Amino acid sequence: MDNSNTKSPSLLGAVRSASWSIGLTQEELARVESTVIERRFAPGSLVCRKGEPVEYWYGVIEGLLKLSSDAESGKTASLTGVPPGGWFGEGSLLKSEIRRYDGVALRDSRMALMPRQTFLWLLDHSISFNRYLLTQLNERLGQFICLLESERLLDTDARVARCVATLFNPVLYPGLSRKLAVSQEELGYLTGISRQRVNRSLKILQDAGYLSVAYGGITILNLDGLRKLGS
DNA sequence: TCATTAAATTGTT
DNA sequence: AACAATTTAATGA
Repeated sequence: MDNSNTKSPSLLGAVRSASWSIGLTQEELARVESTVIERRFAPGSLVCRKGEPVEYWYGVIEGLLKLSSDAESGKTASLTGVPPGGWFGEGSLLKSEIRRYDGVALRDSRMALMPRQTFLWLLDHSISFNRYLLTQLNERLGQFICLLESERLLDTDARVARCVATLFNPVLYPGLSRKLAVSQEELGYLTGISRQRVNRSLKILQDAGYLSVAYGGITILNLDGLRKLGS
């Protein structure tokens, strides 16, 4: 039905199809391809840890991540989910500071890791890469502003809507079809809402025509509508 | 290809 | 959190 027929993308395939690599020269692309590595992560394991030095720029080849920040009080704030095709960590790399959030694999995930050195080299050599980063940073900023609002002001259904809408962000996660294989339990982890409540919200959103729920995944029918629920 | 079984996910309380 | 119902995936004839 969904992308189960899709063969597992290779590391280099993921790099070449990434939107930031399209404008690179052969030389630049070659440098990226010779330094990027792949790593697997089991469900629940930490891809990157808050407080540690930032050594890589991360891309999701396959799987699903949650970026979250655990306060010392024990409260955990989920920042965003990252589906396949998403790259993150550029903010911390640019500022050369320690990482400010955890990256947790919600299921078996394959990650592409671009060394910091390569990332900075691209920054110095490729105009199109810089342009990509601008749009990426801008888009993410908009997401976080919406996130702040939704955490405080919106009801649970709208928070679920926002979470789903961010997963389908065409700028940050291009090439994603309107279908995404994400279980209701995983959405619960992403939103910090119980699976039961997510189930209820999804049904409401489905009845309202924004999306359709199916076994093991959802299909977006009205992305703009979902966004507006959160604004 | 089809039937059976196990595992994952959903729907409900 | 627990439970039943449903869907998928795996297995073997």
